[in-house]
Amino acid sequence: MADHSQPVPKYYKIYKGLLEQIENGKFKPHDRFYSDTELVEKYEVSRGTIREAVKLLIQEGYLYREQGKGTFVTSPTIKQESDKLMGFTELMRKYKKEPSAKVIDKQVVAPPENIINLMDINETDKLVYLVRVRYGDGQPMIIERSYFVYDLFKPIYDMDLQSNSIYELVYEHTDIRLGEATQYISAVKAKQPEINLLNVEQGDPLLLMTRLIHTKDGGFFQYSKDVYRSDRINFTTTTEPFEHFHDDHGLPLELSDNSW
Amino acid sequence: MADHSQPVPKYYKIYKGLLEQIENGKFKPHDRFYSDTELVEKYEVSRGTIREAVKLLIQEGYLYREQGKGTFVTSPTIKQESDKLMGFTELMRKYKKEPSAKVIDKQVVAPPENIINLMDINETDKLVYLVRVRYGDGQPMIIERSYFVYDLFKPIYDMDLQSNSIYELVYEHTDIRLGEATQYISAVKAKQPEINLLNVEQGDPLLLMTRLIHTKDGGFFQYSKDVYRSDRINFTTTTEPFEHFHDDHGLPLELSDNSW
DNA sequence: TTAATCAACTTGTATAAACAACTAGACAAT
DNA sequence: ATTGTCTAGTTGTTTATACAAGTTGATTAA
Repeated sequence: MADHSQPVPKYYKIYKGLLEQIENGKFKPHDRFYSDTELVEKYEVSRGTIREAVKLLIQEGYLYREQGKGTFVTSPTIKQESDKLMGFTELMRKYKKEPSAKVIDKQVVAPPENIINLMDINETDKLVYLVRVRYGDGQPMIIERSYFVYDLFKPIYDMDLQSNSIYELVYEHTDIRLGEATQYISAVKAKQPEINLLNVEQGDPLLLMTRLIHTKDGGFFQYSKDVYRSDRINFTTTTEPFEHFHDDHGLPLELSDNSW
Repeated sequence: MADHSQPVPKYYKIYKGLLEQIENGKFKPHDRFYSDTELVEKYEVSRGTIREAVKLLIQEGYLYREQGKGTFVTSPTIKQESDKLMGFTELMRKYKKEPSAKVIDKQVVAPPENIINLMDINETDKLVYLVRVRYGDGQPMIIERSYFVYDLFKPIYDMDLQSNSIYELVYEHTDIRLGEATQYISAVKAKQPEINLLNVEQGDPLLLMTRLIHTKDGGFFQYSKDVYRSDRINFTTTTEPFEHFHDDHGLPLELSDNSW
């Protein structure tokens, strides 16, 4: 892999510095934050750079601005991970549990019928079929049953998939960059092999998450069916139903029939 | 209410103009988009203004940039509704089923212990307890068990809650504007009263969605536990896992351990 | 042919300056 | 007491300029 290291821009350093202050609890919920001018003087940069840094904090839900009034700190209860489903390691870290994994099955296979359609590949293309159980502090949490596009998975096929995140390996050892993931969540009854692998009772309710993961250039990377112990892991999402970027520039305001 | 109309900024007009071109199918998936310079000349504004407009299109998933290369149009199949869970009416519309609802219970109650903590209200405050079953083409889909803050719900208390969306009613008949919703998804076994109301078998797996809905000013509006027939409704989300604003600035790269 | 270099493009970051829009408080006039 | 006005401070938008960093293709040198 090439160098890839870029100089860290100023606005990003400033963002990190301000973020640390916020996360250390320096501000109470609706406290006044620094004004642009104050930050310009403190960091000795131009206002544009300051606004770039503050914009990041706003996008991540730490701050909000009110014209004429100032910049303020959000209520800390509502924020963070505002749109993405939490990842496994992230989840484990949050609850201070040690993540690990165990490979149950790994082989190169021909694509099953349903996946040919889903992933828009040829019958002659090869896939990697990988089954892993993921643990938090030794307790089984998730069974991952995945199909990867062989050509993309090849470089890491023989690496240590027990202790490493697949995505970490992909990022470090290939040029592949992952893109969007489409996810479906439903509920299923536990049966074999989940009963043994997850150590649950027959018929216990489990969460089934079906995922289709793309590469950044729009191709396919992975199709996966993951079964979660719903007594140990829930999904969390936060959404902002009526608050798109520019609702108040005189446009129709699409929002009325939202009913979740 | 005062005038409140702001002059529409240039970058917003430009954004609208470009968006229209994209949505009209002027570009194929990975087509080259206009360069900053081209747009500067076309619209006769500064580059900063152009970048502001293009940034909006990027944030909404229509475009992506690659340093040194150019700006490109995203694949149209993956985008839109990228982050929010689909609402019931939206869902029904999508599958061309007729949405309806039936009120099972409606009363003014004192706040239960657990909700006092969750919603940060006083013991003396009143809540509205509302239970509804929601149908698609006459088939039961969801049981909604909700607590609303009485003061906010009051204006629509006696209205027709069978055929209308609560949120629609709130939007039309009050000044309340809703804000963020935090949602937890887990799986449960069907028991009474779900068996009767949703017409399922004992022990069938159901999706349980717990929601806490805020008003735009940060107060609380609703706490709700919704049970979904998982054979009829799944949740769908789309996320962009590795594409935070600034992933490649040499930092620890928070993304690595993403493992969904 | 192959490799290295260069030139012309692209996007990314940063500066300095100015004005518009809005808010809150002080003050004066009614 | 209420109203209006002014002022200082805030965020919002826009301009013009400059250079850094990365890509691409053409040209040149080996």
